[in-house]
Amino acid sequence: MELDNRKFKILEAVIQDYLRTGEPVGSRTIAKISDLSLSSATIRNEMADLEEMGYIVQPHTSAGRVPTDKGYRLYVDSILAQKAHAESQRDAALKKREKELENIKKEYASRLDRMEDVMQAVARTLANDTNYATMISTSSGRNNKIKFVQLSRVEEKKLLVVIVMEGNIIRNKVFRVSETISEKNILRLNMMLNTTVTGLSVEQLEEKLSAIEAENGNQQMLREVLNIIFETVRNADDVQIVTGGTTNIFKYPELSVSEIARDLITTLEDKQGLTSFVETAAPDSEGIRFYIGEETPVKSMRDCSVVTASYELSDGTTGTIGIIGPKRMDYEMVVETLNNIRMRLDELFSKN
Amino acid sequence: MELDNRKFKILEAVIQDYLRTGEPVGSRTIAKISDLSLSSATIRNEMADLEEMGYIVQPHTSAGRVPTDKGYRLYVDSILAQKAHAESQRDAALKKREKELENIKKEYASRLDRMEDVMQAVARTLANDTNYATMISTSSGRNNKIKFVQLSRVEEKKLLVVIVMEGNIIRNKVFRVSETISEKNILRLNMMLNTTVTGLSVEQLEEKLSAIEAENGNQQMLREVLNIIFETVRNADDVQIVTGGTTNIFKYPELSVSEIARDLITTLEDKQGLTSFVETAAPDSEGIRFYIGEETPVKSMRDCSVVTASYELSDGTTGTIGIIGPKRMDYEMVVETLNNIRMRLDELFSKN
DNA sequence: ATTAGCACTCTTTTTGATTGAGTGCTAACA
DNA sequence: TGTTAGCACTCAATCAAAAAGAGTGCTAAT
Repeated sequence: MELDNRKFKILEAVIQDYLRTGEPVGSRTIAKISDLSLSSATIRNEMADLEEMGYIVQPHTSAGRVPTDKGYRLYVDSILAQKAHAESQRDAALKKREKELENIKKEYASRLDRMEDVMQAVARTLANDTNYATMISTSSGRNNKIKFVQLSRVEEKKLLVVIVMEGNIIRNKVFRVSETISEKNILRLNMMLNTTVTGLSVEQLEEKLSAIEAENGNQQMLREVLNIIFETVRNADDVQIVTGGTTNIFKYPELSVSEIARDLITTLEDKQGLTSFVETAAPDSEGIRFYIGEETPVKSMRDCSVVTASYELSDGTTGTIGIIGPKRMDYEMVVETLNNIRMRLDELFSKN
Repeated sequence: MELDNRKFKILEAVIQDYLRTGEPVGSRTIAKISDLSLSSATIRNEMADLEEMGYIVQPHTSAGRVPTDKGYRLYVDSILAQKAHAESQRDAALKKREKELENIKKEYASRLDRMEDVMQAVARTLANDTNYATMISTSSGRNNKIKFVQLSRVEEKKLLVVIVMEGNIIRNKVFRVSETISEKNILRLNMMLNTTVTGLSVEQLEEKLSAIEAENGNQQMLREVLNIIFETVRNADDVQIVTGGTTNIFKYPELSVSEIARDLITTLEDKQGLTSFVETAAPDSEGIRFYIGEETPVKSMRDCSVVTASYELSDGTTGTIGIIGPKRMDYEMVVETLNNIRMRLDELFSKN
């Protein structure tokens, strides 16, 4: 059977109404709301076909129809195709986004020393605006380079190492050394470090590590320090994930079921499972990916849809922004919001 | 009316059974489980009295009895009194706590550069062991002193300031300055900073701020730097709150009601409202406080009990550990756990 | 090809009856 | 005087049957 234009319009009407209400939608409703001027009976016939084709289902014999994952998928793809050569509505939404960014900037300005806090703020604002749960991951990327290293003594046998990476990501650590070390030696170490280590990425550092040690004899101190630096840099490289608005899921009855909500919030809370959204690089449509229902890699999200966008900041930081909501989420709005956020995020950071 | 020993025993039995089952408990049950060898009829009479006194209520005419906040309160107080001069069971629980600490230590060792992460780990472990939601607040205290300041140049017009406070709390910030600054000047500034600023607390710093500026003429650069330092230090001083195991509340049906759960998780998520537990200093019984039902300062926790303990680490950090659960939580276990954690926490940190 | 009409299905809501847990009270008892 | 057995009573919870309502599929007419 073929999906002609009329069928598609009916499918679209079903989905849109379902997005709004969350209730199964019947033929009479479609007859009324759509501009097809067909009777409910005709619609019924078409709907029977659509069901046969797998785009919609009845929860039970005498209920309206509900879109399947396949149905959503078709709908989402069509939106994307449409977006591709119609750059419409942009202006309408622009002002709103402008304000969003304004808010973020304000929060951001207050404590821009901690990347994580900024992400947190963005995640919250985003959650607030969309009414869905959000996640943002950041990773500085494995090829992020060391820009600057500074060693100082804070106590008799305790040293502080501060490492600045490209993009001004800062890591530091206080650590204990086995023997007292003179100010002069610290100076020497600093010189030495900044000539050998600067400009190296984590991987390069690892490679060079033994070479450097060999070159400088078996200096106990140097080895200790280098190891600490390596550890610290490698940690900085971790993928960090923050979430926002997790309780938004209670706004959708189909997700408020105690068991579903629990699992969902649990995965959002410990963030572990969310990495699967980050791993899969996004080569397709402008980096925006859709996971509808069973398509999500996380089992607690079977009843959800997840939309992710990847971003790359001018400082080399890359990451993923994700929006988690019910399958009947407002895909158009989400895509638009994501696109905007992504574009402006870079702007926001480069300005600093 | 007077609360004689028998009445108290019955009340205790009611509460204990209710803690276990979460269901209203009737006179027959008490007759069976208690060792009073009284008939249900007698128990009934006593229970009528207890109800009159306000310790228990019937949810409806023909249901068993449920403890009131007042009833819980009496019970909790009696446990504490009992604890005071019986140091029993300790050994039994000791091993378990030992292991808890072991776990935390392990997590802790891996990335001890970030206090917040440690707290997070502790909160999670605690939540895991108790099956309740947990919160931990840290604040370095307003009298925490600056130990060490280090300024360095990372780009043409960007400076990095690293501040180490007592207890090796480190803050740093990269900031842009209006004019290029020579290496020599940075050196000078560093000298200057470490002689004037070291040893000051946030409050003292604020006081001295203008004095220092006046003394050094209207050096644009100095003023900028000092302000940044002040801002950064003040931020470091913020109360930080982490939570753990928020989804544990789903383990208790009376809290799983969608509306209650939503409100609860929301407050736990944005942490803002939790500060009220920190503010009220805890002068009484070893610093452990109980908030039963309506007693909690947070309205979303009306159906919960909250138990908090305050702690103070050897490095001056103070804070509050809180456990949030249903009113029928296992108060004895919680008290014990809190006491243990508190004692060991200090040990854990001073060892580092 | 479209539509009106109708029988049919299945969920949801309503209603009423039944059950069962638990109480309060009274009267008997030690 | 304190304790207990017994009984009538209350009320939530459970269940079944009935009614209502939404929506469908099919047939026959347009």
